[in-house]
Amino acid sequence: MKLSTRCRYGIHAMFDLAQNAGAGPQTIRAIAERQLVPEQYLEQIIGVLRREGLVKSVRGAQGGYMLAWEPSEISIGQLIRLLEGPVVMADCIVDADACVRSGQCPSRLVWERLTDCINKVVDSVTLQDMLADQERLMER
Amino acid sequence: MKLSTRCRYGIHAMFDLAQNAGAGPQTIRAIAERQLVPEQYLEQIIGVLRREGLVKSVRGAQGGYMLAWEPSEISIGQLIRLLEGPVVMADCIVDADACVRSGQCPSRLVWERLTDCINKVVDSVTLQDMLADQERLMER
DNA sequence: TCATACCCGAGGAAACTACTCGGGATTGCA
DNA sequence: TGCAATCCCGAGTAGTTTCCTCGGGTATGA
Repeated sequence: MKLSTRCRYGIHAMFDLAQNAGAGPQTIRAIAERQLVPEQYLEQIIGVLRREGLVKSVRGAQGGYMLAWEPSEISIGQLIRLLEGPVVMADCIVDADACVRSGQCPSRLVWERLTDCINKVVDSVTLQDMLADQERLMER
Repeated sequence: MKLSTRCRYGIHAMFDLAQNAGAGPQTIRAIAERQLVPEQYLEQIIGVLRREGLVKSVRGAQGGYMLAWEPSEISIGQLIRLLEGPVVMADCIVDADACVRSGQCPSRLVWERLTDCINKVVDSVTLQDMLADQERLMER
């Protein structure tokens, strides 16, 4: 029940882009250094986010990456689902055929409740919220 | 973000024991057949639960396993933590040294909220609750 | 034109998962 | 007393996933 580092790296990178929104395109190298993430691995991760339309890239010299949306429009839930796969406790939640019992399995109810709860939390937090949290932390 | 089959098998086995509480010790073979779980794998899983004191075993012929507590005293959260490891989204939640930033990392707040939410849900459901759910499902 | 970036597929070591195997230790019962 | 039924346990293993690295291609600003 832990997030993969791949997913955490991705979220850190997106937070970094949110912090530097408006400061022009950010290079992989710069993000990697600030966020302490292996450069080439980050390249791979951010590639996923680009293909899904969450970040824009500028190729060539002076190129780099930027958020494709406002920080308030990007939720942690979106990022987790992209980088970690669907947030689901057991296959039977999405695919009724995955379990022979499906209809009459009592643990299914638990998984459903849990899945709902997790999705509600992660979808309610945006990059904007994290920026605000960050400011509050810095004040002290 | 999916539970391992190991964990699901363990929960199914415990639910099986709850259903058969009072019917004498249940053999690995019987549980495995009812719950559609590989026998030798289940043996391994139930061994963990025994060492942690959640099930009692009776050795020798006519032996088997029984719950060590009432179904109402065993929560899904306990089982998940035993079989899946601590329910924690990032190491920094349990171990401050795991992350250099720790104090000033904004994603930490998200992980904390999420961890709390998940634990609250899984700790609020006991085997007894699952038995009740099961009965309601059977009525239809 | 060239240095600076993004872009991309392949590969690989390490860890983890989901098992199986073989054999030992206990115990009820004929 | 012996034997079959059970639990008990460590080791092994095939397959998958994770977390990376490598090497080279492509676009672009100066």
